Amino acid sequence: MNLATTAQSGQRRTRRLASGGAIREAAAALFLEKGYQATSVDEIAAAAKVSKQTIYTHFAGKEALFADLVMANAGRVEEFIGTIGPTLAGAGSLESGLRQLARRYLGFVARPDALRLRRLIIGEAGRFPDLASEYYERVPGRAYAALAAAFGYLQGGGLPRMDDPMVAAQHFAWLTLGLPLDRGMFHPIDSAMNELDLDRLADSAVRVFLAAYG
Amino acid sequence: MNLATTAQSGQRRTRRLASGGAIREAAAALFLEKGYQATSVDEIAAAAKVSKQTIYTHFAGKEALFADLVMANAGRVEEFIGTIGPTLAGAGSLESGLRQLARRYLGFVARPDALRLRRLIIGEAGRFPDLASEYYERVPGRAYAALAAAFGYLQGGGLPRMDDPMVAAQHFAWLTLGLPLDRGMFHPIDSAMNELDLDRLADSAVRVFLAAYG
Amino acid sequence: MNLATTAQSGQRRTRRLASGGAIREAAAALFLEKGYQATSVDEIAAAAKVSKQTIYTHFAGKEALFADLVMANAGRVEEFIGTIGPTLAGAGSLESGLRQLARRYLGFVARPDALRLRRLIIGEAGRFPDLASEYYERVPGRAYAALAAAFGYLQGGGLPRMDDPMVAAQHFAWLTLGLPLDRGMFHPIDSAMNELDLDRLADSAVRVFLAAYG
Amino acid sequence: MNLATTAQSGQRRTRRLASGGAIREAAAALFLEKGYQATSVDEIAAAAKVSKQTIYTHFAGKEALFADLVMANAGRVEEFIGTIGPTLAGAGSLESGLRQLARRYLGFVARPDALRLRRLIIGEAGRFPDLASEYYERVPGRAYAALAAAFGYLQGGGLPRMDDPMVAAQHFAWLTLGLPLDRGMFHPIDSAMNELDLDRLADSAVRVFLAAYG
DNA sequence: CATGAATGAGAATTCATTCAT
DNA sequence: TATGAATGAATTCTCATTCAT
Repeated sequence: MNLATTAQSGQRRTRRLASGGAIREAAAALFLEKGYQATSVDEIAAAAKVSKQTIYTHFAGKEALFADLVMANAGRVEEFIGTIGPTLAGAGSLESGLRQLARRYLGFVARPDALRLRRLIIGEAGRFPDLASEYYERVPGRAYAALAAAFGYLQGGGLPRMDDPMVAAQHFAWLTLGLPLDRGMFHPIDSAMNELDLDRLADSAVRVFLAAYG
Repeated sequence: MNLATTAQSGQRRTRRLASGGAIREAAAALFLEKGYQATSVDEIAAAAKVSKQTIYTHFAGKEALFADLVMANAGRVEEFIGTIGPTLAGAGSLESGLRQLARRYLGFVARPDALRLRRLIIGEAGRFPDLASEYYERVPGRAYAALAAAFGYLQGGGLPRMDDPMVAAQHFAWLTLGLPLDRGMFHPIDSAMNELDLDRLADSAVRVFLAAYG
Repeated sequence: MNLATTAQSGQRRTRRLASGGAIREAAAALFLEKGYQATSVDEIAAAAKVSKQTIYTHFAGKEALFADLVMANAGRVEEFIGTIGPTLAGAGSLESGLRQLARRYLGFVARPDALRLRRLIIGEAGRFPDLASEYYERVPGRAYAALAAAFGYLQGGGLPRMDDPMVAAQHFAWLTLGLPLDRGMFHPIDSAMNELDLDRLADSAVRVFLAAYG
Repeated sequence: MNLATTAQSGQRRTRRLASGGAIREAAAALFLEKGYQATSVDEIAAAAKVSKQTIYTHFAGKEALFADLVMANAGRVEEFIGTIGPTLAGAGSLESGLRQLARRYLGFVARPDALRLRRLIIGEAGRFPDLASEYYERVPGRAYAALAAAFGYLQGGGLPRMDDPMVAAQHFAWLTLGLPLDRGMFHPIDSAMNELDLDRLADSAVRVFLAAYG
């Protein structure tokens, strides 16, 4: 919370400057590639082609740089959330809508960079507990809530009444994401993930979901 | 793979020595509490009440100490796997058997130490990719396989024929574990987990699973 | 000498500007509070509410700022020197005149800010040897000389002939100031000084001085 | 055991034991020469011919090194205190005893290294207030107390009854030390001090002291 | 005249590891 | 086997100062 706030104000203050962006990009790339602790401020400065001190004029420190990366990426969940309604509304059938939705969800969550970021945050959750839980609320938490809202909306129009749409949303999420997320956390090399057939995962998740809830 | 092998042989070599055990315990406690990088060999030596060099006599280095912790804990999955068959066989009904099974699964996976270890391995997966994937195969992978075997066995005796028992096992696993595992990764402070009602999680997971597969 | 000259010309050049004064005040307050090395130009800029570069427009650098503080305070010795003659002349007796003088001397030298400045100059004497010796000549040196002149003047009118009025002046000075100056140098927290009873110090110094010289 | 081995082990052993002392000596020399802040740990390591980390195994840090220097030198005041009684007792007359005492006092306090240490402590009193006041109590404070005790002892045997021997001791101290201490604080280059004739200072201090108290 | 951005050198401290005993 | 001493490289971060605007 603290760090997140710090990072955001720093972000706003300097967003216009080229070097601020270069630092952010360099830091993001290195953190995602090598991890937080294994990345030194010197490396970030070298990659961003600025001096070390310039980093410290733009950001409060290495921690703020990390918080900045996390919070900047947290915003991207909107890209997925925004498509939930249209995807379901625009599909020919409930089943096909859910399938598309599951596929998009997988596409958002199982992206190599998203998995790397997830590993990064989990790995540093001990050091940045507030940042980690804020990220949880902002990203997976918001996605569950948006799904639950959509499911609530669909009741009567295809989906039966649900006691707790949030539970249904989480079941949908985990039927869909469980395997790639689980594997992804333990397989830092992307090729290991590419072997997964995301379409089949989406299909079987929707089949089970509809069999239970449909 | 490499590290795991190294660690195991080191373990065997010195298993009988008291100081080896003290080092192992101290390292495990510190790694789980503070993380791998944040724990120094000095701290481990101090906690184990041995000199630093003694650590290097027993273990190849800090990495070996970490691999030792991971692999030692990997073995504990057998405790859960071994109860799958008896739990299902000894229950009055399929539903009650699955419910007990889900509860045990949750109890094994959502233990504070298990969550900590999981965060630890995920966070260091970039540094120890082989160790992380070996852990994945040995722990979650073996659990899925054991569940799939049990489900295959049950076909005809309660469960219908399944195209792919492994997929069913994973669905069962993720319906059950999804939420606490997801939350647990981002909430390093245990109290955040204690609020979850594991019994209700097990119940609703089994309800969905049986509605879909039963 | 060098620095002092630099500072003075810089002072004259910008005396009319408001920001120059704000910078000077901020620097003085911070130097006296935290010391020379522990005060950063950034802090001075922040306290003066100007940009760092503005400081460099007004002053040659941090050293000049320090020299400016020292030399500006050196001038304040005139406040004391100017009262020596009137104090002695206006008193009812030699003894009461010397007592008032001693009291004023203490009041001037044992002021918290004067002690702080003294510590500051002594602490940086290795870095600014010329500044320190110039300060010595301008402040304690001038005070001794003015006292010696006054004592010479008094010969025959209460004080007997003295071989060396300068030695008498220094004896008077150190009988009076010795203890608070010595303690003050080693006790940066003012409260430690407040316990001293300056009136009693003045009384006993004058008693000894007159017993020896009167 | 042959001679070569013995020599080698002896050499190593002394080298190891010496490192603590070498660090201490190097730090003392550099602190006294350049000041606390201007001396880097790197320089100390280089001067002591040890690695930087070795310093940190022997001392908690730069501050501890400074405190060590101060406290080690504080002990040297005993050399002076121990001679007070013998000096006064062994002299032919009170006047000659006090003159020798004043000369010794000056010799102890106005030593170049003692003046440097004094400047050092005063300059860092803001950063190390406790160290500075402890030094004050242990060194000047103990000297005053010892002088007061000696003066109290002399009452009736040359010195008349004194209301407060401590005040007399401080007067004696400051009549003697005032000038060189004052000048010494502002003149870091020793040559400036050498011009002072310590014998004449002692003589005139004792003359005034005896005229007032004798 | 004033500013925000940028710099390069250098600060103290910690690290995993090895050596001689 | 176990140890205390020692190491060299790397860490984050701060500093006084200057430049382009």
